[in-house]
Amino acid sequence: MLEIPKAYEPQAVEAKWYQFWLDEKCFVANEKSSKPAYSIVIPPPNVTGMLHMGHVLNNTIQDILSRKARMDGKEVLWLPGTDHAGIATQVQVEKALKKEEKKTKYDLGREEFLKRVWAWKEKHGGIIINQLKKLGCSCDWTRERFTMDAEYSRCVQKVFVELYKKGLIYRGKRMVNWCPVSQTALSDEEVEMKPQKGFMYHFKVQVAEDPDTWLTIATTRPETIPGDTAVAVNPKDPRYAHLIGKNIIRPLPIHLPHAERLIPIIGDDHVDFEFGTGVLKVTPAHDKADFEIGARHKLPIIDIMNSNGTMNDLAGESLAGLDRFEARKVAVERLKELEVLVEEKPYENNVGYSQRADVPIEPRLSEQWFLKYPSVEPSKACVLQESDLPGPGRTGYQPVAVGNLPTASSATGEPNASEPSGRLPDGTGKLPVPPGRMQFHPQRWAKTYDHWLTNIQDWCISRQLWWGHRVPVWYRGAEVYCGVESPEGEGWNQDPDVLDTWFSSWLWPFATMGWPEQTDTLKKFYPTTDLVTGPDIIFFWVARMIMAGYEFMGDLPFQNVYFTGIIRDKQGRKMSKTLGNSPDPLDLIARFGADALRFGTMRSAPLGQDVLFDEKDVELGRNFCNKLWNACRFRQMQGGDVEGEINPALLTSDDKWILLRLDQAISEVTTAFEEYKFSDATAALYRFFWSEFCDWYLEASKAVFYGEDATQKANTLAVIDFILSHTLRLFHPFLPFITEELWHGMGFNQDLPEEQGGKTLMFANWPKPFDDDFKLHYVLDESDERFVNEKYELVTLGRNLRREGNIQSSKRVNFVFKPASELMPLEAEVLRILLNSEELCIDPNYVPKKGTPTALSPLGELYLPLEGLIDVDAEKGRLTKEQEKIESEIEKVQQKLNNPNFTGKVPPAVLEEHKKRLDEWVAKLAKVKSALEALAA
RNA sequence: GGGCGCUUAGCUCAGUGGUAGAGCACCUCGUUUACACCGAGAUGGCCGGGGGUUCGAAUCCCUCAGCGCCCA
Repeated sequence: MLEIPKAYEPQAVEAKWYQFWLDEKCFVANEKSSKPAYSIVIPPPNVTGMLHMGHVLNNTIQDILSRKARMDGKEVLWLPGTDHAGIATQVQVEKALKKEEKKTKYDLGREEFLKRVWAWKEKHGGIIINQLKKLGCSCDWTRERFTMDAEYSRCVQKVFVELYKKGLIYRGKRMVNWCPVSQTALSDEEVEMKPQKGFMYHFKVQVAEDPDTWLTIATTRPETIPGDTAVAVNPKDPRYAHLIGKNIIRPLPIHLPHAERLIPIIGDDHVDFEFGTGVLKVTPAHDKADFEIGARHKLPIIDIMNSNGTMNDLAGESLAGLDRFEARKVAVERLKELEVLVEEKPYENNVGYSQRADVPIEPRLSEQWFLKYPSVEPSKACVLQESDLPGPGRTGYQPVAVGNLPTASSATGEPNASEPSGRLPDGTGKLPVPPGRMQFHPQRWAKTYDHWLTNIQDWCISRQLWWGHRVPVWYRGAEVYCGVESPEGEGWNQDPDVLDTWFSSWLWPFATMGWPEQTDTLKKFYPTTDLVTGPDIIFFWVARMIMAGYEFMGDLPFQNVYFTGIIRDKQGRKMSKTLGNSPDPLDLIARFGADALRFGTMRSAPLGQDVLFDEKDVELGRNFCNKLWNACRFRQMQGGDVEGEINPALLTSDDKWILLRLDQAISEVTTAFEEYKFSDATAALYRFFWSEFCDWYLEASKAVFYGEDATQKANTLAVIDFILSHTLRLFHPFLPFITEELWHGMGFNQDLPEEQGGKTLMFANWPKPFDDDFKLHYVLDESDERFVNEKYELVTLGRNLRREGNIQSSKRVNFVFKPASELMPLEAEVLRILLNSEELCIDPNYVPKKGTPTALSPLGELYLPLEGLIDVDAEKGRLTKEQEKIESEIEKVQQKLNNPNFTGKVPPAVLEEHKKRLDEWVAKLAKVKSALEALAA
């Protein structure tokens, strides 16, 4: 670090170190390692996707966990990859095809079209991977997987065949969610309910057997009237019960023979008296509930729609060929012409939308493949619920107290022989998740998960797409063959459908590790340790992975699931392309640096809360990096080599104070990691480094550096080097690039073993809180901490005097200090420098002139003599204000202490604390009073 | 309709029974030899409303209101 630029410039530094880590194979996991395993599988982004802020949040957390685990001495596998995103990718390629060649996929044919998709994947598939590298992600790229890789595809087929043979996969004609745009079935999870403004239409129908009786029916979908095959009423409904068994004349289509328009009035308990008019039109082909009613009453089914959402001939000539929404308008017109439309009122209801195409789905009867979920019970039981967790009066598993855990033997790379790898106390102090159980963070998602599993429905796994894993089933006449290999013999036709993308990604944690072979990787790294994902895919992915884990591996796929929040803009809106409120992370990295983006994001992302993203957060991250940079620059400018040895005899009170603050920061950050509270960790580090180390300690250290004592200087340098080398470690998971640069630049790597920080900070040991021996050796105790706190408080009071006296901070002044007890010369110099006082006169017998601004502290009294500028009234006002505040505090404490209920019931420690507080305030009051008296004299 | 979460300084949020906190913004002062991507200081809060438990409540309980998400 010969020439240090004044401001940190991240671009070149980041590129350099990422390449270094790759060249040195730092991210590559060794499945044969004897170190305890730590593993994460990436939630695979869409292969054709682009990095967005959600990815940044998610992957930064994974990288932080991975890097921390490496520093804890674990063998880390962060396994990356992408998924083939069936619909999304197919739609993208179709669009491009249309735009560039004015062709549809049918023009090309299935085989040729798939060639185009693969070509598209080759062209665009690497983009997001490169973007993750820019972010600093320490994935093992040698193990990158894609859900359409040949080996992965075999896993998918194998799983299908197994489940088919178990009878869990079946084919059936069912009511499914049909997307008329994508022209495929969707699973229930892919349907999003949205409130929709429309109309409730009331129309009347005539009872055929009783022409004077008309029934009024309420519907939001009059275009489906031609598909009605009954009207239903509740048999307990006195208004209509007597009509059950008669028929009504269906008004549409108009031009049908009378006989074909008659449909029965049926009684069904499920009809709600209250809803609409209490008369329900039943359209078994186009409504899930109606389909069930139809099934109960063996009603005919009239499908009046085409797969693309237009009406077919059965809808009648006035509707045929029209789009379903156009048909709705026309149907209303017809009803008006027939003079049967009674009412048309605005109405809002929830309509299911296709998550992909953002159009209302159409309930549609079609032949699809379904999966009856396997291993539901163990999957339910394995996730820790609130009631399983330790807490007052709880009887669940008892955690091992943090202090009782084995000390960090594994941090030195020593495997903990008595425990299965990565499962139990691992030296980080993390509360162990009991074997065979899994914990969600935040906990509350466990309930959502449980609720979904309790009400689980079969999964529609077939999709009418071309891009994806083809259903491994062949037909020949009435014969059906299901197998991984195509069947022998002639005349077989494979099922044209492909499988839901999630049917491949639910195998991700083990299919990426070489399953079904029992590979070393699988043995070493399965089950994985942590999964980091969004709660929006808890059903799509997390729950299904757990079931697949049990079914195919006989064990859960991960021990902890961390659910991130959702990234929103600063107004709280979801980020979306249409709103244009989604910043491009690559642009942010270019402008502020990847470290800045990571730090800013983590700082504003508390566990379990959505993140309101503001570019200011990234700016703050950049400023922080700059601060770190400049603190190191300050150290360099004091000269000298890296100082290893700290001499306890030469430690100043400030040295001891900052060491204790570091100890505190290490504890806080380590605890925050255990609780997955990354924003707490960044807050603690920010406070420690900026407010404590830079603002106080470094400024105080200038008293030493401006002095002449070379031995003392060397010792202070040693303390700074100790603090910085620890700080860089603590920051490394959050700020991998700048910390690595400074680690080498400062020479902290020099005396370390190659594999423990010598080569790269990535493998340096994670700092541990100081033990008693350490504290004893350096004589670190409360007395110095308290003294320094009082010293700094005195400085703040002194700076206050300057402000209140309207003295510009550049103007030289001379403070006078009247110490309560003897003060060492160095302490006086520290006071002088922190007060920015030209000279500091230490005088135990000082008698201030009347009206001299005074700051009162347990350490003594500080005066700011202002020749000729004394404003007695101003000083009086200031002291009076202070007196009032002190008196109100005294009253508050005294009130408590005078209450026998308080003194009688409160714990002794609290009582002591209150008494002490009272004493302190009383002492202060006395000083203020005497100062006021001196003023009056 | 059911479930979950949120409501604390102008903004974004910490704070699980014992003296209300941080960052940002705003205001004042300042280019002092690490940093203006900076430093020093100041202002700012009946902790959503009401009730209860307690010696003591932002914190626990009940209730009401508003906002958000998920599921029907």
